[in-house]
Amino acid sequence: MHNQPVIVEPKTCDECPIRHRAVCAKCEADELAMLEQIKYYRSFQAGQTVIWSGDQMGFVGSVVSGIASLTQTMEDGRTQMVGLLLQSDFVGRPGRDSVPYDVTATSDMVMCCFRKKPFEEMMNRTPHIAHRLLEMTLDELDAARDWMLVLGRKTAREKIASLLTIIARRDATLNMGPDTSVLVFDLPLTREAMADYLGLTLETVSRQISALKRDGVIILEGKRHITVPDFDRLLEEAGDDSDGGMVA
Amino acid sequence: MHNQPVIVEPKTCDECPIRHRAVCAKCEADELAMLEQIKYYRSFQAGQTVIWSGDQMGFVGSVVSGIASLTQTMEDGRTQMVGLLLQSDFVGRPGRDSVPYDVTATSDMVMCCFRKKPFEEMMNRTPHIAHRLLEMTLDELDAARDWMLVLGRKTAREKIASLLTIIARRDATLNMGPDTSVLVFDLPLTREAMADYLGLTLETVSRQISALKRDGVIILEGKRHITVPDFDRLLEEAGDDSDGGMVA
DNA sequence: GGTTAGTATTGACCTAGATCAAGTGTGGCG
DNA sequence: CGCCACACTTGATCTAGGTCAATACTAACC
Repeated sequence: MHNQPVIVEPKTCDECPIRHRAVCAKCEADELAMLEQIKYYRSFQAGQTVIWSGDQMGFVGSVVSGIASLTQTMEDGRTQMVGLLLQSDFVGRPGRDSVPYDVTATSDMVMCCFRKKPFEEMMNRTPHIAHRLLEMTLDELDAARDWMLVLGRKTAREKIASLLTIIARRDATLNMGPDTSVLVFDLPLTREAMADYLGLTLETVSRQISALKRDGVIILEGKRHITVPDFDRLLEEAGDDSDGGMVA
Repeated sequence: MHNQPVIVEPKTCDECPIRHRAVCAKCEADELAMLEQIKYYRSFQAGQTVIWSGDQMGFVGSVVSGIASLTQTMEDGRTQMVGLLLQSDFVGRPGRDSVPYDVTATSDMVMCCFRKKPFEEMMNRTPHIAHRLLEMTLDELDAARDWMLVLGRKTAREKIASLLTIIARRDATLNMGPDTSVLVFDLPLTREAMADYLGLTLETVSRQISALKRDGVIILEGKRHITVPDFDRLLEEAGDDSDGGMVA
């Protein structure tokens, strides 16, 4: 299905693309040097599982590039994605040794991993790390709560628009068209993954994407390439309250 | 609607019912003494708003007794409860000065508040507080994610059962019947509040509660008093995967 | 080139839960 | 006491989104 992915692992923290956004963001040079001692990279192909729910997790880490997802599955097979981990997001839980969700690479992905024990020890010594982790966790909690509104109260069309909004915002800075309000990006998720995130079926996802296309809210080339001619229009379709929902 | 609530505010931290579960759980005597300097109690009646979304919040604090809820509302009035704050849960966000959700007292409630500035300063000096807060935030994040599964994939009946499960578990230790598997408790939420939490209408909530009653899963006396004759049966109805979902 | 497998679209139908609309029960209060 | 407000229940109907099924499109791979 795939040729070997072209995966770029940064050599040192200095040239790391997430140096100033990940858990290590607030670290001084000396702290960074210590982290560098215990870090290593791991690459995953799209579809590969990072860890299964309930498994022991001997490391924690950050998403350097690509996308990972957290999912929960009921015995009868219903599944719900409960987190979308993008560049610089943190994976794992210091102080707990098993994960409560399946962690899967949704696209080709590179992680910067730290062995858990040494990382936990460092966390106790250096408040910079703990502080940054608290900050990030609070942000994720807000994002999770915002998503609860999407899942509980929005229509299928609004759900799709909300998801597009999030993805568009993520690489807004990267892929601006000539007009600054025009966004272009590739969907990093299959229709099924979108359905799992949105609490819908993949058929409904497909139908609503077609509808948004028909109504000119998005322009679809192929199955994944999307152009948003008017971002405000998309926001409107998402039913977002003025403040936009998404935090930081 | 109410006579003045009988609200008990603890005098000192020593006799505080949440001394060993709240943010202050890990504090030593001296740290506790410092906290005691900056703390004060506030009482709220059922239905009262603690703060509105977007407002400045000059304090943070813990729920000592009663229940508070976090809700989000869209312009057209659709609302979703995104958090249920029970005894010992933390309210507010060190490092950010406005709240992103409406905070409301769902039942009569007492909070132990700390002025935000001094609290933040203490947090920087005493790792015990920061550490405990991280721990609690991670737990809340897990709970929020578990709730995403409920909102996204469960049927109305399963949703109701899931909510009852959470409430029942909370005071499981307190209100055990003679048989240890028999639980008795009062619903601390109106049908409407339940609907807002579950992403349903209040009519559906009412119907499903009647159905669970008819099927003998619960026994209802009055509108709020519930007996669960067989907790495992309730868990089954909630469609919970074996591990139960709810963390700690 | 044809086969297979994964991904996506579209149509026809059905159902869980929403919506609309009466009720009932209870407690506070003039 | 009767009135009103509020929380709740129950019924009749409607509909958004699920389910089932057929049909593309694409990319390996033989």
